[in-house]
Amino acid sequence: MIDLARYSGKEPVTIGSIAARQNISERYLEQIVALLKKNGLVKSIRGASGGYVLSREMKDISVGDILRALEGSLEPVKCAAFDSEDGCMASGGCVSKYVWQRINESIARTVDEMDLEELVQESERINPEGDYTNPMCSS
Amino acid sequence: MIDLARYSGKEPVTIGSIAARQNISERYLEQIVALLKKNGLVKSIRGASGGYVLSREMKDISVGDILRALEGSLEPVKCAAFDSEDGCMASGGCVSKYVWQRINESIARTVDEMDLEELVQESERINPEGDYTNPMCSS
DNA sequence: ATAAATCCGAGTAAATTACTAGGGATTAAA
DNA sequence: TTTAATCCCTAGTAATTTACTCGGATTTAT
Repeated sequence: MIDLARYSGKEPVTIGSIAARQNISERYLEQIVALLKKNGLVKSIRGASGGYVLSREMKDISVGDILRALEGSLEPVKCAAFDSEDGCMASGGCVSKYVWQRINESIARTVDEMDLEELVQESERINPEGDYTNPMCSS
Repeated sequence: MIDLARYSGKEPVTIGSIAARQNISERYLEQIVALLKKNGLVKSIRGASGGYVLSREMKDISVGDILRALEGSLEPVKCAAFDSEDGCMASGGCVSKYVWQRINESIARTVDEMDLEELVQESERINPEGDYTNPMCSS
């Protein structure tokens, strides 16, 4: 999404060019972008000289939107003690649910208050070229 | 830990009794309790009529303490783009690190401000018996 | 027409998780 | 001295998830 935001200024960006810059296989990237599209974060233009563009402005796409599109629900656990055969196996009552709900809420709050614009700015600061580098975790 | 807190009033609690109440195998519970002990959350009393007790008061044991003891570091990702052979594979700079750090911080804050006393109260409210039940996620 | 693209669905190798299980050694109350 | 308990360390395993690979169908600018 950062690559797309940085490179889809006038022309749509192709899977091939992102793959080359980011050192990811085209085939895999295809699947990732499909999820982003299905969730309305990018628009596609088919046929020759087609590609992808963001479907909204950078600042209107939250990190939460992106993560939920790619990872599904962000809840690390849906129902902690659930077994498909026996139903809820809760022992201490659903206390684990109580814990997980709080964790989920705090993750959601965090990722929803970060937006793509912020990531692009951070990326431009750290890596002005925007392509694949191997800085050995310098930052 | 909730079971231990609720039952280790006067006598130490044995693996066997927790296992029975919570419907967990003794062998597996042994491994879990070993981690809790290694991390200083419980004390053991060896020999016949021995068992385990909390090593601190309930309110001085945070959920974060427990989760870190059992799960290791709570960071869902250590270094997002790290490959043992090639080192850091970061493309957009370490922007993912920037995101993960914020998520990690918010998880840590959440679990560190919940304590065992709170969980015990919640558990007593939901499940006064404190043993294994199957309420089909009523709560 | 052809080439450059997106689209779609199946398959797979490696890692992780949540356990089970073995085979004891040590400690201490009764 | 018996017995009930913790300790300890290892190994295995079935199910799930994850991060990918692959073959081929469809669309469209030139």
